[in-house]
Amino acid sequence: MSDVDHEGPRARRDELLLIALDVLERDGSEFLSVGEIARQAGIKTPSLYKQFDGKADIQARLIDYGNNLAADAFVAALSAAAEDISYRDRLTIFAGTYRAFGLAHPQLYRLMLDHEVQRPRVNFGIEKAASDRYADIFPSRLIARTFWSWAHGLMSLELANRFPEGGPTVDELWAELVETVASRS
Amino acid sequence: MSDVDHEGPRARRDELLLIALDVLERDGSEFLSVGEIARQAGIKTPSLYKQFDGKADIQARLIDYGNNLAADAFVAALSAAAEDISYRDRLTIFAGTYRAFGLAHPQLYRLMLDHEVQRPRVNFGIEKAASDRYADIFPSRLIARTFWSWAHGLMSLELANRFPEGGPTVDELWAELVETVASRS
DNA sequence: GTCTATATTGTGATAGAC
DNA sequence: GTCTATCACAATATAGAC
Repeated sequence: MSDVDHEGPRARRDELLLIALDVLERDGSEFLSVGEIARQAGIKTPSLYKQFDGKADIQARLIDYGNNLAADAFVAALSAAAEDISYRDRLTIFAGTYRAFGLAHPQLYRLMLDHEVQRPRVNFGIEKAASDRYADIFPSRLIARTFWSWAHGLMSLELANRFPEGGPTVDELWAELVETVASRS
Repeated sequence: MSDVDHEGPRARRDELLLIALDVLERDGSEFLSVGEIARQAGIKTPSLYKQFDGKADIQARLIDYGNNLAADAFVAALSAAAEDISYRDRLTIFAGTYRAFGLAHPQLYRLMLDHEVQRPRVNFGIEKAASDRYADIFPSRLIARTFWSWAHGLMSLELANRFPEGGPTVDELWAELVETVASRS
């Protein structure tokens, strides 16, 4: 599903994309450059232009990859659970998966969500999982988007180290999200 | 309070800072450059280095300015209201002020909130208003941070145009935030 | 407070040989 | 798929004159 790790004519491009992801996570999207990706791959800069259309193309493919990765994680986590778990437990799993993804790939998460989107556009990845697939988990779009907004706020503030010492832990803040949404009529 | 528009030895620096803010809002933080600020100010790049320590200094002062601006907006909005308004009305005012600030200065808002923070550090501006000044508005830090996380999530998703057509409007999502927090025990 | 001049480094990108 | 060579340009920053 992630379009990477498949054999085929795109094998080299996928390798390079994973190297680009390493660079992104190490340096941050601000310092992601074609030259640094090439350096890390052990090749020269111009060689990358045979596999990608340029920097914007690399960024777009990283975002696509991240969206696929997140979507896979949601599917895997939910299908690993028992069929008859409660709504609250589903939300707990969903929230935990969301947070785990962000913590595992902080720079990719930022790249995916900070990037402004032009509509109309196909919904994808996190947005799709949290918004369009509301029928699977959430009773309404209002609740789906409420959940997503809140989760995204928690995630980005946590990644930016914005919660001061003292007061509730970040765990408690995520639990509050699940509790509140679960107990909403 | 905003440390700008005061007479004194910093007048020129404040002028240049406001020009930098224009450039930020026009081009986005990704393309904020010392050269472009100078160009817009009608001076040469090196002249800026007499007023600022470099690009990082300019960014830091923009963030400070934005925090002051937001804090002023919260104070003004709340003190303009009657003393005896309800908790819910206070939350409505607070949320409206938060959103209005983000919509009025989208790039500044992003610069202020996306930037990772190293602790320990003095709390300031939005963080202070939404977190440390909880005693003024919020009954607990848990609720203050809940409000802030949720508001920030709504704000950044709205600024990134992340809510697809169909489903609840953004107005309704903000109203849901106020309602939920107001009716929490 | 502004200028000219300069240094240094980096960027994204293309052409064409192997 | 990788290379060398090259381009065009922009970036941050400093020194020192006016």
